[in-house]
Amino acid sequence: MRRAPTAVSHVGAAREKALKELDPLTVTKLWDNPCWLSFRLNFIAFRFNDPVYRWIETRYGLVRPEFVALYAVGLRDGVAAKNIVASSGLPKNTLSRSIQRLLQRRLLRRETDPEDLRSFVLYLTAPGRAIFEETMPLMIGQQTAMLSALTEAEQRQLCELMDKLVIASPTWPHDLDKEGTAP
Amino acid sequence: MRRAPTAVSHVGAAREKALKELDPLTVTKLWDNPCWLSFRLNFIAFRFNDPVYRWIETRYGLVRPEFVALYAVGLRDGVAAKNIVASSGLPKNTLSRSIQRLLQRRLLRRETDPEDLRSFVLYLTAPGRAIFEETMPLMIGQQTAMLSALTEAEQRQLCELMDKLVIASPTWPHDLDKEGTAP
DNA sequence: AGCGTCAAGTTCCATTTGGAACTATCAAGG
DNA sequence: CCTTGATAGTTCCAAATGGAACTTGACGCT
Repeated sequence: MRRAPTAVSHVGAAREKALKELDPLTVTKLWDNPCWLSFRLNFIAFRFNDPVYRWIETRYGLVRPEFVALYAVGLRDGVAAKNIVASSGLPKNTLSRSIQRLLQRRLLRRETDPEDLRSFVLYLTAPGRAIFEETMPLMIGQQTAMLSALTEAEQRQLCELMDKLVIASPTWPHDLDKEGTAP
Repeated sequence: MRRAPTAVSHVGAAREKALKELDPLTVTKLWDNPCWLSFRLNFIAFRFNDPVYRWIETRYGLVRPEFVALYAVGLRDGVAAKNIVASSGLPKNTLSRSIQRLLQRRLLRRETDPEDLRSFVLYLTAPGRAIFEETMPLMIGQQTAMLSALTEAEQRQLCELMDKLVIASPTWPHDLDKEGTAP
């Protein structure tokens, strides 16, 4: 079995702690797994998502797809459901329901798009925005905690490397049967 | 609204393409979002997971938690369900059922652990290992495609930065109500 | 040994999910 | 204008999900 590139690196004492705290299988997945990228991405993302979404659910009674919708509108007033679908990867019926629920709870408001009568333009209400504003510092706090293991320079590096990946993403295979890329 | 550190960087033509291919809300989430880390992680992970799991499901009829279990045992023969639970974040009943199905399909085999009679030790059968071996190059292929936007040196950098994050992960908050870290 | 607490895996069942079909609208071409 | 094909959002319903209770075994402690 091939090893991840840094499997032999010596990062010292913190690594010892990590090896003790983490399940042995997790250690294997992280450091003795040819697909290190996928597993590390999922691992780090999970460590962000899980506490954040649990907190949001207990605090506001919003489940994940609901919060995804609320957060999206918070970032960019006037989006439509289709945008949230495209940007989140969630199925559109799930988001349809989530948006309905947010409308009922008056956290979201919508108007038919005059440009396209099939579509609705979404806005946050004041209480909706309040949740968005309250949640943001919490998420930033978690992000800061996670990044605090890196120096400022390393954080910038990481950001830039992920930037490059994201920019290249339209060329990645969407479908593993064909070799083709985007539609 | 604060911007991600590289929001003003000039990465040239590839960026133009990305901006056109991606939904405007996705662009906002990626480049005009204080929580850039979370969204980029989820974005890149999704671009890996989605094609891979779709292919595996259509090819082998294995749904995600089933493949998670099979892959885990493939990486490390002799693990127990509890390890897969701890390393994947999936609920234990979901994994229990997935393992049952893999046992029925004879992709997995198990023996009671002599060390702990509550627990079972899991192994791949020959057909199970065949799937594992067939799937691996596909996943590596996707990983390679995704990383091909980076130079060798950058790939190593990324790997090391993620390594540092992972090693620091035991110190991150698990629960956002308390400030405490691990149990 | 006997008892209380905890962990591994399973089962139960209400809730959520997501593929597919449906409605209404748009956009292009004859 | 009237097709034809695509798209935004909703609804339907079979299947997956996950919290909680349960079973069985482990590991104290006295």
